[in-house]
Amino acid sequence: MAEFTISQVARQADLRPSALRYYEEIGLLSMPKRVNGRRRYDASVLQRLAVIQTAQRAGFTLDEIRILLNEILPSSAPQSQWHTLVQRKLAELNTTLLHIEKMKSLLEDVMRCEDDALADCIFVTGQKHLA
Amino acid sequence: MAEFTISQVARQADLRPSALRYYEEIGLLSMPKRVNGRRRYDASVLQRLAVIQTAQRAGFTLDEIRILLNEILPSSAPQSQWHTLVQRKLAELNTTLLHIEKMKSLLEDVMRCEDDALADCIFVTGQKHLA
DNA sequence: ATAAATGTTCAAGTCAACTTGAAGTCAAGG
DNA sequence: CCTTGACTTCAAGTTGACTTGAACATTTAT
Repeated sequence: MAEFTISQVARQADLRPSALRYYEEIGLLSMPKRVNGRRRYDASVLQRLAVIQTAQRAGFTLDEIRILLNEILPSSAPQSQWHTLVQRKLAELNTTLLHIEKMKSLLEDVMRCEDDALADCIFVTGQKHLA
Repeated sequence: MAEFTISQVARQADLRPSALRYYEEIGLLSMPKRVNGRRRYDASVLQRLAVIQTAQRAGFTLDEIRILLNEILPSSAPQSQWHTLVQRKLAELNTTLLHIEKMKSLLEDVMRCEDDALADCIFVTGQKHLA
């Protein structure tokens, strides 16, 4: 039912129109229909953009997202193909999680340092996180 | 005691020599001493590089890392300055954690889809993760 | 002693993910 | 009618994080 112009979609997804054109250009969004040469989107694009943004913030490149969305949904590959791909990305996400946790505890420890003994405290904290 | 050439450090940190020169150029590493014009590092640089890499994998830019390392260690700022900075980054890390968890559960759900009902399953999964 | 390996600087190139600018189209409002 | 504003394409520019290449010096292995 509801259809949107490029700037309406951009506003709802918190992107610039140029980003949407770019996504289309690299095959991340399919070409929407045109009305007088102008792009006209239907609501489903917002869902796709939401997935794209979550994936992106989780550290996926647009290329990876494109492959996942285009490989999985049309299921062109023979089952195991995308299965392997997703497994690999899950493993990467877990590695990233570890790095983030490590960095978090490092920063949390640094926060506990008193201002006067800062240099020493930092040093100890650094050592601790290397071990 | 132990001193290393640029390529020895690079190898131990799993970086290229050019990356070390670049880090020096942007002020992320301080200039090491030179022997016959060649950089000679001592072991402490490995610790610093380890922190840099963890931070980087946790989503920090080199600029942010430089500020943290140069703002905190010499403690040039008046206490609260870096305190605020670190707090802000901790908040960002938590946000990123949420995105990663979200993406993980999305991918895990997709993995559970049967190959035959794939399209339907993806659709349902997508809906679920939007709500 | 000479050739290969490693080092140096400096400028320019690369890739991702967009943005910006130029030049043009088109419907709507004053 | 004609200007404003939102749209179009296409090419070129931007930022981050490096890498690569040229031109040259020094060090190490044969």
